[in-house]
Amino acid sequence: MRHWLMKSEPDAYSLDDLARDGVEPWDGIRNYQARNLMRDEMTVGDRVIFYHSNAKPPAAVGLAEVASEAYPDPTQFDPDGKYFDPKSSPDDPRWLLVDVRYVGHFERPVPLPEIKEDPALSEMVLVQRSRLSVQPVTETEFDHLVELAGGIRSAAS
DNA sequence: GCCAACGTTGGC
DNA sequence: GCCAACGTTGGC
Repeated sequence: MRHWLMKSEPDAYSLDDLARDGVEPWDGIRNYQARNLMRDEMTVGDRVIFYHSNAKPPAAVGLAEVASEAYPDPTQFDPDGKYFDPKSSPDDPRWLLVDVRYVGHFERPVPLPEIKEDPALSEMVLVQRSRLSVQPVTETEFDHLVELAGGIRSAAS
């Protein structure tokens, strides 16, 4: 069982949206490192910290979990969609995704500045290398962050 | 809106 | 295979 952090811009898809939808295919990932993590490292049931990027402030806002094995991202085959990849084909798909299921909102979102100043979280990929949108989190970091957040409440706001 | 970091593309 | 140009991410 591993732990992850996945980013989303709340204007595009927020934790509230996931709470409403329940389960959502995490489409549109076009970074090989992120893809490889989803394809090779994720297991159904892995816990995921849901992070709002490009928010004011950016913050870890809740929890989700991996809800499927990796499978081809259908948006890469849609010529009219913004995630279309002309170099990919259904025979040899380039981009994979996993489904993500809502778990809960944090009692208190943890803003990025607070994450950055916490010595226990200084090694997080989020702090060290902020651009990766799907990233591994150690169990220690995960537990610490959930504790900072005061745990989760199950209902969406 | 700016721009640093950094990943990808493509000419050679 | 190198590397310059370019595009994207995402904090500020």
